Amino acid sequence: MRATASILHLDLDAFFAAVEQRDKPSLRGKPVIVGGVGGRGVVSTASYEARRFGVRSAMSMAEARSRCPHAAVLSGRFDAYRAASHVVMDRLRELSPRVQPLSLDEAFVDLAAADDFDPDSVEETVAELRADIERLTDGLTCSVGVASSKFLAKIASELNKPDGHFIVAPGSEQQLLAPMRVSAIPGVGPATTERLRRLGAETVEQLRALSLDELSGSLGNASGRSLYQLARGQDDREVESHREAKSVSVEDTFPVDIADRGELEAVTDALARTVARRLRAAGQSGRTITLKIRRHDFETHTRSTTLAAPTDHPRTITDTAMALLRAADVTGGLRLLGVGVSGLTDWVQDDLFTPESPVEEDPPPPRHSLRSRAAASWSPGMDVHHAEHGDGWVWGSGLGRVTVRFETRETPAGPILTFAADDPALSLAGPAAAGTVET
DNA sequence: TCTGGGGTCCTAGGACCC
DNA sequence: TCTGGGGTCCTAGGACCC
Repeated sequence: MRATASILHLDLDAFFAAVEQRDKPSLRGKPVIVGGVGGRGVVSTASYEARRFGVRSAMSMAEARSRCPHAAVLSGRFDAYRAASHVVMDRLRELSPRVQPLSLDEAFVDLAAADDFDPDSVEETVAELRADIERLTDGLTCSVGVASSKFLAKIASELNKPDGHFIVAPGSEQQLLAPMRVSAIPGVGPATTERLRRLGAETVEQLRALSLDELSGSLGNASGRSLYQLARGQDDREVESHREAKSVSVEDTFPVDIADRGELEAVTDALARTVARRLRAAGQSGRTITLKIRRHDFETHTRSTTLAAPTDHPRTITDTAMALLRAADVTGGLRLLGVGVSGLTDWVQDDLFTPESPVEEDPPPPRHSLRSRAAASWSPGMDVHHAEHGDGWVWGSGLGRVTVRFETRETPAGPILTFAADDPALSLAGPAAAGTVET
């Protein structure tokens, strides 16, 4: 904990939904839900209009739709989110070289790491930052907290959300925290909240009455100690601008459970190749291969094996994952399969040392051209272009047809037209059109 | 209303070594 | 023949976050 409020936390408001409303004029001011649109989808982000109906992140889409039947439900455009995030992170790096992104929409900044940091001008710095972000991103708003530690900065950014900020005056931390519910502390979820309730602590003030031993006994050493300190506003964690990834994984929940081993093997193979591709793209390799399965009844298991040396070879990862799958019980069918690699190093095994398994050309990856599968891949929210009508987005599709709303960020709300799903005049637009979409 | 996908960190038990 | 303690690595699962 520092003597000055010099750690900043920024959170973009309802980020994915806000980008959609920015780019789709007819959705501004309306409930928008971004997430999985299939039968087993969940909500990723809900606009504030949708939140008023009780729609929340991580809620099943079925429930979200029933709570807010008139919401626009979109599957998400991650290229657009990445682009907006990039603009924001770049602006944060103008504040200080020490920026730690936590996700596309969240970051810490160590203001004191800047040469010209002036603790007396934090208020102006934050006001300029928020105005700049809104301008640079064409209208996205954010919430900002500044405090003497990461923990308090994050708490503070919640206090005037959305589109607000809160600066915690040094010395006022304890008073600020005391009345808060324990669940306001990042890392305290439902399970911990329940354990603390049994110990008699529902607020931070009550949490402070518990001894270190009581907390460690109930929550384990690490969590107990951490919570004991956070309750007292103590947090020495640094803003880390260079964090190395520790694992890479891919998983897929199927529209319907799969019981057939042949099908499961095909999925495992595809997942393993995707992981290998990502690993290689990141210039990394790993020693531990993990297969994740989720049964029809949601029971979830992982099985892993650790190799003698790190690998990024598709063959090795596939073979290992496949062996794990063969040893797994799949009776009753699986709803999810996943493949992950951990124990990463940026050291990549030199091919000279493995002459017995020469690097094959990457087998044709399971990527599919969106155009060639157009009829199956028009998902709600996608950017499209029509030769005659111009730019728009997919409003809905099915039964061999696709409905498009013709409007963009710069136009007023536009008309809706329906086409055959394989209409040659219709094509993908935006960054996604250049490549393939991760499935 | 029926539970995504990508991660991180922690714990506990067993194997193994000294 | 019985019994040590410490350290490291591996595996599996759980809680949590966005």
